[in-house]
Amino acid sequence: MLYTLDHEFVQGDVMSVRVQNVSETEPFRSCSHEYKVSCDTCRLSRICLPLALNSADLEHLENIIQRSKPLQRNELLYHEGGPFQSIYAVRSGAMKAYRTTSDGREQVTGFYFPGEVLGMDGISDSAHASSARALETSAVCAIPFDSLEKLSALMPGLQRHLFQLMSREITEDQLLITLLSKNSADERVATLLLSISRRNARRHLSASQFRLPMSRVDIGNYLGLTVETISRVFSRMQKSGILRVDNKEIEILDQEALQLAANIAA
Amino acid sequence: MLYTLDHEFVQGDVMSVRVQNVSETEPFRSCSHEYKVSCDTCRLSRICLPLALNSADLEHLENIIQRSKPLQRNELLYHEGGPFQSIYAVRSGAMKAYRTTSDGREQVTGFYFPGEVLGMDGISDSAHASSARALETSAVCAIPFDSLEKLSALMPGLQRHLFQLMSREITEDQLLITLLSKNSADERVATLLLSISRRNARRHLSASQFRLPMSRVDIGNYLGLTVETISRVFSRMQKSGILRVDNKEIEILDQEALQLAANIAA
DNA sequence: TGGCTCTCTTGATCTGTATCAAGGCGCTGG
DNA sequence: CCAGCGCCTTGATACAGATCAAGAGAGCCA
Repeated sequence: MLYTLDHEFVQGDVMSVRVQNVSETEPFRSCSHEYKVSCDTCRLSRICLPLALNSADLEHLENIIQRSKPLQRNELLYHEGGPFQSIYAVRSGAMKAYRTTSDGREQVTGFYFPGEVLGMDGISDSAHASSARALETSAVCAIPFDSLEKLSALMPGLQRHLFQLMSREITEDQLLITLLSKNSADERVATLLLSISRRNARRHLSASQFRLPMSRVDIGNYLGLTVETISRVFSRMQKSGILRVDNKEIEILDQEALQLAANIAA
Repeated sequence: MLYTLDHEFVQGDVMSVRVQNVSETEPFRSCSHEYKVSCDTCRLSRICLPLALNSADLEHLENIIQRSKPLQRNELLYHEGGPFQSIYAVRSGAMKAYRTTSDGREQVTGFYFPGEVLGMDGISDSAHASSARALETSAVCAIPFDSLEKLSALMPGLQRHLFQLMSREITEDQLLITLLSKNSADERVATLLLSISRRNARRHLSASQFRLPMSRVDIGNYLGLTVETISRVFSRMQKSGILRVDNKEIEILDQEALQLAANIAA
């Protein structure tokens, strides 16, 4: 295994050779004070906001993006009702978004991994409709929305990309709605694991072996189930040879069986 | 009661005096062929897309909007996987959006009333991620998205409004997620009724008495419950004096109790 | 190194909603 | 006017997952 300061679980896959000069890890070398963002050298640029931009446009975007000191585990990025100023791209680590119900319980509405963008639910009321918290030490890029708005009026590609990003968020929420409404506990858990697996693969990490950044409570909360149920499903899937589960460490032993367990659903 | 061609259930509330010259009803006077849209005279303009526009900008918007012949009950507006070209504003009637799961079941993801916009989930893939169907005879305005995109690059107010519209859709999906994940059958039904009531009020219709445009099956499907459960909840609420239910005709007798029944939740 | 706390697991029991089954109501078309 | 078909209601029963309860690990700090 390569030496790395990256706190993420790094599998021995082919892409690990790149880890050494990857900007995803930078916040932990230099620190604390803000400095210029370089989307250009960020290995996430191919899946993140800059996706559709040429290098001239990219520079404009970089100029408005702010990167600040990493968030510690459990640290709040923004909170429900707080003033909306920016949307955020995850650089490293993992975030959860959640809203608090009137009776004080929490509903996790999404998990966000490096390259993914969160905070767009704050646009409509100029106030965040949910809260976001770091699941582990994480770095994020803040993108001030008013600048982004002005910029996207000038850059058709960026405007389109933003519309698509929001549209994708809607689509994904609808998938979760369907999952909650129609599927069994096993199907829900299987679907989440496959989603994480797919998102890992997109970042050139192992699709079959990873560390869950969130607790069982968070998973249950997200999937509309109790902790106990999550635990039982994991045990059952371990017993049937689909998974190897060691606390937060997950190995998918039988991808096909997992797909089968999920795909009565999505 | 005033004479009206409007097929909607028109209550004897104060605003009914306006019904006579309301464009919401027009599709049923003239017909079939497309003609120029006038957002200007549409009584929905204050809650619909034109919301934030000055009259010069409004004219540009009107020029790209298409209105075609009304949809009959059960007629499809667009379908999952079909090419995405436009988003749609409901002028009259009511629509449902739904997606079909891999095992062929349906998940209703939203109901749309006059003044509300649907179809935005198609932007990300240039293909609709859901289908939309008329719940009753309905008229819609089609807004070609490529024109809308170009226009909104030129009109900051329009761009912002679109972002807000999509953001609101995200927020509402999140509310549904929470509802499905955390609330009992009674809470879900109460919440839906209150939502419909509020949306009626916004259109200056009665908040306490209305006709449900959708079947019990659709309601159950939307709320993640079976028809039988919906029926039982209605019966229970009728027995306890919260509602008067006569098939699709609903009267909210005790607003406060209904709120109480719902608001353990949202 | 021990003790504390937080998270996870497993078992026993309970319950809300699904499922199965039957019948009623109301519209539609002959 | 009646027959037939959707849609809705109501009752009986079954079951998935919640709840309650008790431990077992794992991480953290003194």
